[in-house]
Parts: sequence; C-alpha cells; structure tokens
Amino acid sequence: MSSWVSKMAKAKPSKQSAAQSDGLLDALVQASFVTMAVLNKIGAENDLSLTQLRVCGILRDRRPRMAGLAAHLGLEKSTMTGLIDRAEKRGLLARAPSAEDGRATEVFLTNEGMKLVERLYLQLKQELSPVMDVLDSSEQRQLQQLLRRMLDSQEG
Amino acid sequence: MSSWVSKMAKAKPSKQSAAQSDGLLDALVQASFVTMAVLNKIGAENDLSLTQLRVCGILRDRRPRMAGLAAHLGLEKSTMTGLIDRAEKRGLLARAPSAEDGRATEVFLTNEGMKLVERLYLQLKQELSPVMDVLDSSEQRQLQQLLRRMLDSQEG
DNA sequence: TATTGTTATACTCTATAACTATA
DNA sequence: TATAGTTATAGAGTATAACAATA
Repeated sequence: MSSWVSKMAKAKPSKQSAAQSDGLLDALVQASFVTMAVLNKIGAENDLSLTQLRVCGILRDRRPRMAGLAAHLGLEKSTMTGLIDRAEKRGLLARAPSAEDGRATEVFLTNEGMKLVERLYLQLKQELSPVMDVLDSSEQRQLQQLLRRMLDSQEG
Repeated sequence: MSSWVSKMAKAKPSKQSAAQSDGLLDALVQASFVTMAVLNKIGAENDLSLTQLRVCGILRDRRPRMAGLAAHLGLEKSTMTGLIDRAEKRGLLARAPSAEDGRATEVFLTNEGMKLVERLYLQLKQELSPVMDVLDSSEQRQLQQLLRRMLDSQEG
C-alpha cells in the first residue's frame, strides 16, 4: 500500500500492490499537503491563518458579501464574522453596506491589505518555484493543462 | 491576474496577463484546495479534523513516536499531546512506551482505528474518482509521473 | 545538559443556537 | 416568512512557557 497522506519514512518497505489510480490519488494528496504546508508557512510568517490567507486571495479581485464568502469557503456565517473582524481590526480589509440590499455587507481589501496580498503572492511563487522548476517548460505546461482540465470539470 | 486561491465567480473579468508559471502555480493551489476540501469533508463526516485524519493516514503503516509525529506534521509536541489524547479517548489509536528509549512514547492504530482508516481511504478514492476520471488512463499516468517527480525532488 | 512528553494558559477557528434588521 | 449578519457559547487546534522523567 502506498503512503497516502504522508511521505514519512516507513519502518519496513511495503509491497507495491496499489492500483494505478491509487498512485495518482496519493500523488495528488501529497502534492496538496506540500502546497498547503507552503501556504500555511507563508500565512504563519505574516500572522494569517490559512483561511484568512485564502480570504485575502479571494478579495484580491472581488468584493463579495459575507454570506457569499461563507458559502464559497464552506463555513458558517458566524465563523465569517469573527474571521473578518480580526482581519479588519488589523487593517487588512474593511466592510461596507451593500447599496442594493440593506441587509448585506460587502467585504474588500484595504490598500494595506492589497499590498500584503501582492507580497504574499510573490512569496508563494518564490517558495513553490524550486518544486515547479524540476519540470521543464513543456512539462510545466502539460501539468498545468492536466490539472486545469480536472478543475474545470468541477463546475468551473 | 488569475484567481490564485479561488475559483469564485469574479464581478469583472480581468485581463489575461499572468505569466505561464503563474498558471501552473494557480492550478496547483486550486487543485490543492479542492483535494483538501474533500479530505475535510470526509473528516467532518467522521468527526475527524484534517490533522487527525492525516495522523490516522500516517499511522496506517507506521508506529512513530510523539516527537517524530510532531516534527513530520510541523506541529509542537504539546499540540500532539492533545491531538493524540482526543483520538485515543475515541479508541482510534493508542500509546505505548518505547522499548529502546524510556522517555519516548510510540503511537499506533487500534483495530477500530485501522478499520476506520480503510473505510476513509475507500471513501477518498470514491470522492476523487469523478475528478480524476476526467482524464483517460494515459493522461492519468502522465499526471501522476509529473507530480511524483516534483514530490521526489523534495528530499523524498 | 539535552531530549521526550505533559500540563497550564491563551488565542484562533469552527459550529450551533438565538437574536436583530431588512426583504 | 425568509435572508443577512451578529452575538453568545462551547469545543477543537495551535503555540509558548514551565515542568518531570530519562538519556
């Protein structure tokens, strides 16, 4: 059996019996954990949780409402309140009442937030480049297209 | 600029100015969030956090010590204590003193934990299959190899 | 002395339930 | 009545600091 959610060293090497699709599954999961570890690290270095980092990334070119954000992230509305509260207190983003719906609140990045997000994106690129650059330019394009096709099938 | 950590609908379509490597970066990050969402959902359905799910996956074929586990996950020792406490109380795993080092504690899955992990792995396979099956068999092999090469370069 | 693990403490993330205001 | 958002509360995840036991 293959290693699933880990690449930690095994005590004993196990036999190679996984089906092909398990190999892709494991690779996908492991790659995700590596990517998430990088995102987590970048967040931690800037006092942002993974969720807050993600919110900032979303706000980069959008101005959603609280409920829309919550739905997109798969979180409860009440969870968003605290999340946005803390980021707002730090000056990264702000709230404003919606012009169309008196009940709704829109969320958007402040100038400081925008500057931070640009910095974080560059940092992300830097930290993942060594991994991506193991592949040559043509392979990178190939990988991107394969991933993109999977993602686009997800009601993209 | 591309969507980075999100595939949420944009208010206004922005211009296509990202370099090629940004495209791969975004695809990688988005694929990771999709994968993590599936893992999170499977965990939630079984009252397991992402971290606990991961610990169970690691314990599938290993018997690490507390410190090794913490180092592998990038967490503090004290965090592991609570994490393992809760899973142990649920009967999923257990602790035993190390034979070689009187200070060390080994962690391993109980029979119940093993049964759960096998079930979770099958569920993960089922939930990610629709996404992976967008690609044909040869493309899947290609994707796996590209990801694997990136992962193996990471001191694998 | 250094390492392994736990305890105590504090803060963030998250969900549920109850509430207010608007549609 | 239904929806948008907040508040109150509780449990889990996480880190820091201090500690006990062993190496």
